[in-house]
Amino acid sequence: MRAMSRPVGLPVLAESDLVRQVARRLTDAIVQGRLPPGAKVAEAAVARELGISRAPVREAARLLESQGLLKASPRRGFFVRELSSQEVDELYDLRLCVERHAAVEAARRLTPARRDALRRQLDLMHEIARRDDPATIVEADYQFHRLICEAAGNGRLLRLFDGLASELRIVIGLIGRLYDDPAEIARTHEPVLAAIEAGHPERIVAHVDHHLGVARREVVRLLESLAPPKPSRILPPEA
Amino acid sequence: MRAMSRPVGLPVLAESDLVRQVARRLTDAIVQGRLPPGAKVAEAAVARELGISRAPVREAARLLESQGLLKASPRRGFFVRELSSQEVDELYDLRLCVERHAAVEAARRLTPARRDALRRQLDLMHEIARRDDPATIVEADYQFHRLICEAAGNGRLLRLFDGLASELRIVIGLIGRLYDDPAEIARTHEPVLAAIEAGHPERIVAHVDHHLGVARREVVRLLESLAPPKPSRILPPEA
DNA sequence: TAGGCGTCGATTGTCGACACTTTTGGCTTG
DNA sequence: CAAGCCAAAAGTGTCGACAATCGACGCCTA
Repeated sequence: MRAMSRPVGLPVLAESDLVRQVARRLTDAIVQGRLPPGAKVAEAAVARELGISRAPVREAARLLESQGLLKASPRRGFFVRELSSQEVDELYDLRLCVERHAAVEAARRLTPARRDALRRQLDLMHEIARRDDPATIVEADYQFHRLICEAAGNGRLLRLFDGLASELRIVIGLIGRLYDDPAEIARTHEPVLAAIEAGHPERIVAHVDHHLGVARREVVRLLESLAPPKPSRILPPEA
Repeated sequence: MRAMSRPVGLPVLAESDLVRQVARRLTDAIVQGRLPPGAKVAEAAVARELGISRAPVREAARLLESQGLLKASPRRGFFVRELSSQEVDELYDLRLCVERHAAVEAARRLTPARRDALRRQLDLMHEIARRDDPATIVEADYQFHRLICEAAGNGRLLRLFDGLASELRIVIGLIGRLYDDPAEIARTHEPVLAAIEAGHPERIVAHVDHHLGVARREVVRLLESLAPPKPSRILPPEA
């Protein structure tokens, strides 16, 4: 144990894996939109808030940096990555590439258990849509896509998907509500699952392409309608 | 400037970007095989050798960790990632997925300049093969594939390719000489370039698949013929 | 009043120190 | 002679400190 200042009443992280815990907290804060794009992540502030020293915070920031969530600006500190609509477009391009592959592989190796898991997740999405819960539909959507990647049976691919999804969640969190209609979101996943169950590679690719293409256009459109008037923030919110 | 112990006659890195410089050196050492898979990367030793303190070394190690080059084992330190033949297979699977996409996109946006660059790189490979220079053929091979990804015009895809290539180079460096015949390597790239120039998506995918499929089988085979006799180093890093 | 310069505070980059864990090596014991 | 145990050594995880640098603010000058 260590003798620390302990400002008062903050969680105080458990020993010996501080770096990973800090990384997780920062990641959460970013994907939940509490740390918006462009926000400065001041080491000292984070360290103080968590009741630890700056060293683990810096190391965690490095992790997040190479995951693309933070950007290091020498001598100025770390900032939450700002994604231009072009970069988001590129990310969707990669997602398309990865998920096509994942879906085809998932179909090839589809087990009853996997198929049921996908079915259940999709039913859950319909349920959420009925309850009109725009906050959780994003998470459920993510989980569905993740299940497909899991079913592809390539651990490295899953990690890659997680990385891409994290980056995209920077902007998703910013947008808040996704697209317009939760029910619509759930519906558009049906053909994808159907194609995977049917197992025709061409149909799978076609449906994944269509589904992600729609999402991509929506997100990019929303993003552009949200951001462009400000060509440059004078000071990125958060001093 | 700072007053340091300065053990003696080592390069002494320039200020203020130590982390990135250390990361680069470690990366080089790993892909060049000087730090073989499983090797321990002792912070203190690295720091001493470079004439700096442990903090930047740790941060650099974190970077490399999330790039998949190092693996952190709590309380035991960082180790060069050991790739099982299955993991290598998964990596090739992803490469296939990414490079297919890259090649098709590259063909769509092919400019004369890009095409010439690819042509020149391939000629260079033939030249290297003639001189029978097995050390540089690997680098040239890598550059050719990288040029294709560059031509795809997606910066994020290029970063991803670099990441995958880095990880694979852990084992490539281990194998030393790649496959058998440099001339053969150069030759097998010809149909890929031809397909990209022709611009038929199906043919592109077919040739990329074939080319990478061959490489993948070769590497996995070599790796398995190299590694399996040793079921475990005394301590298989992983507690 | 607008623009440039110097100063001050805040923050980063790096270091050395210290406590605790893991590993190593030797010594005892069956 | 092998196995097990204890002590010393090495190495990691984290901290607090300090110098260098950056940004903001206010003052001086035109």
